[in-house]
Amino acid sequence: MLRYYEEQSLLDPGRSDNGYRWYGEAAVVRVQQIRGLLDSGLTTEIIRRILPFLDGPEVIHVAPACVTAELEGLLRGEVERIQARIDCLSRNRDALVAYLAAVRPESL
Amino acid sequence: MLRYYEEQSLLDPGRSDNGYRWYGEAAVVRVQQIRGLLDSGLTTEIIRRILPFLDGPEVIHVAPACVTAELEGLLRGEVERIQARIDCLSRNRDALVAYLAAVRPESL
DNA sequence: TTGGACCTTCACATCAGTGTGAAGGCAAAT
DNA sequence: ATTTGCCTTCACACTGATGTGAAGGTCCAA
Repeated sequence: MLRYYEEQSLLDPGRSDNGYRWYGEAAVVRVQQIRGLLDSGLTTEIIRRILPFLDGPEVIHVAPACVTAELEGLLRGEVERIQARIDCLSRNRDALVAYLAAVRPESL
Repeated sequence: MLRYYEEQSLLDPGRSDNGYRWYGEAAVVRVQQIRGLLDSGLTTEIIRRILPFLDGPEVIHVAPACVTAELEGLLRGEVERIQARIDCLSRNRDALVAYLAAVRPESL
């Protein structure tokens, strides 16, 4: 799995002299993030594209100057798709908890 | 795709005399729901299991009496997994919009 | 009544993400 | 020095969701 993420340019663990990969603490966090997004329906291709922008505005990995209008559009489009997923999941979660509450009112 | 959903017991379109499938208006809504959930990382197996409980508490498809503790546990577990996805997606959406706002403050 | 446009089933192919196992290198312990 | 264990690469297999295409049935319109 880690090799696959690396092949997909989602990860870039350093190498020791002997050729062994080196995963730092940041890689662990990154892998958790990747797995969460994959499990939420994003593809590695999309993740690769938005990954440089996912660490919050305080840590800007890509110079604002080189953010083309096209890239910005891609980003906004992806935000929309993510929002659509959130809406879908929220709706269905609500239905589920409502059902549970209706069927077993005592256990809140 | 529709045949696959049917094979997975997510859909049960009626048949005309000639054997043709019949998709009503409800099927359209159901397919949208299924596609949304699939796109959000649920599997057909999970969807099949929770589908009878997804239509809100006002339309109860399964008698409360036959909701075993085990089933209830499954449902609650699935709610948790869905919530985890929502959290993950929300986090990353926030990071994305924060980045966009930081890089292009004029376009709100 | 013969096309054409749809439907059926069935069998495969595809793609993404993941797992597995062989063949061999490196390193620390026995 | 040899064993043990983890690492490397490479190749292959698997699963889930989807697409495709053949072989044939049904219906409607020219």
